[in-house]
Amino acid sequence: MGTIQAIRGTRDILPEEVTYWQTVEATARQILNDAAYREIRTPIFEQTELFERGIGEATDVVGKEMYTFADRGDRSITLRPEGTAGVVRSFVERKLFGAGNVQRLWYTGPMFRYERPQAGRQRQFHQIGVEVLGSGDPRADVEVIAIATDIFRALGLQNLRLDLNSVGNSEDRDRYRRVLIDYLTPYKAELDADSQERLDRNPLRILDSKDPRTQEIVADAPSILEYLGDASKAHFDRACQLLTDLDIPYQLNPRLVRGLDYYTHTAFEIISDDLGAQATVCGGGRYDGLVEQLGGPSTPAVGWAIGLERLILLLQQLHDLQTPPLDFYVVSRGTLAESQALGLARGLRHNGFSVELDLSGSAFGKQFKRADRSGAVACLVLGESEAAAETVNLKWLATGEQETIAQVDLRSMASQLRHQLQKHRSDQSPTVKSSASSV
RNA sequence: GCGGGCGUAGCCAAGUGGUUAAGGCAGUGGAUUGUGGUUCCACCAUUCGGGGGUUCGAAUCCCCUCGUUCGCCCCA
Repeated sequence: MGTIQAIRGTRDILPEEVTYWQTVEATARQILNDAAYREIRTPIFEQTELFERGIGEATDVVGKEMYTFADRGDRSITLRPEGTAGVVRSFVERKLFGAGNVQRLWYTGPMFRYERPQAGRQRQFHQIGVEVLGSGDPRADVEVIAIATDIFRALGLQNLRLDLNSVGNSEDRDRYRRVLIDYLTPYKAELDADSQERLDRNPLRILDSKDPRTQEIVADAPSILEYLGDASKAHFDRACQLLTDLDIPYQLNPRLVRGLDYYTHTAFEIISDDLGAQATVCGGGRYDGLVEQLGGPSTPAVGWAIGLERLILLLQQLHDLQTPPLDFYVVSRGTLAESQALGLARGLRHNGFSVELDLSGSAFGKQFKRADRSGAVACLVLGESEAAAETVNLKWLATGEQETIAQVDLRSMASQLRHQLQKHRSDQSPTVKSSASSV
């Protein structure tokens, strides 16, 4: 094939779909603003070492999924596979930690992981995420979860569930790890191959294996929640209580393990059953050690990321969003009329109307056909006789009524036109869908 | 990285070895030389993702390759 195509695992978001993205972005921005989160924009590539140290050398993301290359100065560069490491790097480098200050940040943008594409998974994908840095209070965990659920609710998504777990601190995990190895070792021969490999290296991961026999074995395994230290347990219990107080339903999932090393204490996922195998739309948790790990002061933190492609997949199942309706379609014929039409369209736009100008130069019949399909409420007609008389014909497309207006009067009629448009729009057939903002 | 399905026009598609590659939607032109949504007519793939092979003959069979899709691993 001679034509150049988009790189595997990437795709174009075409105008029709962009409406969904804009809806999501506007909704999230509003909710985050109202909660005093401020946007941060960090580079989409960083030193490879940032991710190696931040996410963990042993993770799959670092081990086999990073887009890493040497730049012309022979520095090792990596396209960010997630957002938290860059935000924390910025927090440390730019010293955003004031004494006792809590930073509430959010970000959005593309992320890159070299994986085999499948439903809800691409090599370039987009996330929107939040990070609260500087608070170890369980209220921060719950605030962040509440914001995520508010975003989903504002978008009208309902069939979602919140899975919650605590992975404790490193002592808790070490203790539990030993218990788990003791429990699993007698079953070793029965575990799936991957899980056998992981028994020594990363036994917690075995908990969420999809292998049926492994699942049976794991079902009776001791729960990490029973091996949390007093402080970890108090933190988690408080977080659960606060969620209950806010009427945010959740289910404890002691087998929920997250794949990035930095997580501590609260871990959660928001999951949809309408997405196929890649069902997590939002994942996050606490990461109390990461800031220090990356050279900053010891700073507790909690955050999440929403996968926008997955979210939009769900939205598309729910709503039929269409581009905002057009006010006027301008039809013209003849040199003088065409130049007047260009100016008229511009003048109307300056008055706040949306106006599409027909550029085809084809016969009026064809231009009207296009006017019809454009979804415009009204049509402005400028032929040679109108041009000579400096008038314009205003035609209401639903009824076919036409009136002649002097071009000079068009501007002063703006508020009158607005009312008429409103009226005709409500008369129009119900094929005109609500605009994005009404979701 | 591993395993299965698929790949005919902008979109949905019929065709499963015999040659002009159905049909529908969209698009373009016309009936209607300045007035749309209906209708009617015409046009719209030297070619079946790409390359190679088998054959007198390939969209149809074989190989390679690219893409896509569903799953595994893992994650958003």
